[in-house]
Amino acid sequence: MESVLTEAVALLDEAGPSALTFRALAQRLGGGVASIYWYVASKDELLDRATDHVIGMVLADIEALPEQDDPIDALRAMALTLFDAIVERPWLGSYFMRNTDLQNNSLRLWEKLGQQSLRMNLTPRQRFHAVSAVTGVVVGSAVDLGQEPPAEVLDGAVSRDEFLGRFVATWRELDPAEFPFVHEIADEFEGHDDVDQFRSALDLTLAGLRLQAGG
Amino acid sequence: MESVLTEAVALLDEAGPSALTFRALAQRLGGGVASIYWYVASKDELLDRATDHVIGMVLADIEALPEQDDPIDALRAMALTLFDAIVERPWLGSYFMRNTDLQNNSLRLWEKLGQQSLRMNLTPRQRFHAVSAVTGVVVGSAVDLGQEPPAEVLDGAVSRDEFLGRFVATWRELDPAEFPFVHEIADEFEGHDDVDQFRSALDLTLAGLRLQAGG
DNA sequence: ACCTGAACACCGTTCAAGT
DNA sequence: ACCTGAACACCGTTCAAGT
Repeated sequence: MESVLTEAVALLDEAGPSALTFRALAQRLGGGVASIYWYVASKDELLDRATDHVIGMVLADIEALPEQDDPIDALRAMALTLFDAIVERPWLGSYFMRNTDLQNNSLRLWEKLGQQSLRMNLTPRQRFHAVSAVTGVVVGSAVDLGQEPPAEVLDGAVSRDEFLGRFVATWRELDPAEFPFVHEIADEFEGHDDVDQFRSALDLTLAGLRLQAGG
Repeated sequence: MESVLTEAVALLDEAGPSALTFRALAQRLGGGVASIYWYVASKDELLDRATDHVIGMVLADIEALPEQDDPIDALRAMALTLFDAIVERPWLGSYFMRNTDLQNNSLRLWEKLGQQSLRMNLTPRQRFHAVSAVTGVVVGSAVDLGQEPPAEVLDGAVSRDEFLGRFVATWRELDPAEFPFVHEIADEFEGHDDVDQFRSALDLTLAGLRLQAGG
């Protein structure tokens, strides 16, 4: 079982979700395709268990984080730890928290976030919504990353900057009167950093949360 | 072409992304599978064009929105309009803004959001991040909806409340000392409203944004 | 310019059978 | 308890050929 999950994660890491097939996995394990069904009832379950397997490591990182006086600072540190893991493994974003029955570590991670909300002056409903908002920011930012980049970028035939540059190039050809915003941020988009973008979105949510909790 | 997209949307609406196959689509159009490739180069392109097709209607709704004095109120109204559309068509969330080259209307919608940021006292980078944050909240909340619910729920054999109730039931069996947050929000989760949840997340982000823009 | 049938190379999943 | 080969019912995509 353990080796099924580690090999599944290895395949996901090496070539993304489309590379994780039962046939490819069976080959790596040196067995037949049907064997995998002894450990796992379906591909969805395989994906959930593989995801939870690595979320277990993220959870350990989060539990190793230094204690924070301020619960909002603690939430920020936890969310950043999670997002860092997703940057390294973009496929995580698509499956995280999909099924808390199978994803025990995801549930525990959610609980850890929630415990910070318990330290704040909020109603139960506000706490529920606050934690949903934080995980929403993570998932929302992660979806961008999860988009499998074209093969040329993975090959290294085309750099990420070049890839972004192509988009910006078509944007710059748009009528500036009709697309003032697109022109305004074209420079920013070129060579933008995903972590920066995430941190900004997170900070906006956390600022709102601090306000709601009364400073 | 037009009918290819409307039938594709119809299939997605009726039974979700897994129901949209070239074979099913060809049958509805009364033709052969290969014909579709005259209009569209791949399934990804079909998905992008189908998505953009309905985003066109959302864009029209957004353009029909009353003018707002406050750009943040305008952002809220636009985001809610978009989210409402995603609630009706959960599959939208997975494909929205995936490829702005093919999704012309998505780009225009992004521009509309961005134009509100131009009315605020922000740097270009802050504007870029603000609009990313808002679409991130939408996408992050939409991913929950996009999860195809089990067939029993779609059939109506099991109500949504019952479905949520099962989750909560397993949660309540967890050790309250180890999972205080899960217990705290169990009641809230039961019968929670997705739109409420989204609106809360959006309001936190917008409150942070208002703070950043200096009131 | 538009459509087709038939094939190709894959998928996830099942099942009777083995050890 | 664990694994297997072989089949089933699908996929997206291609291509030579038709109108």
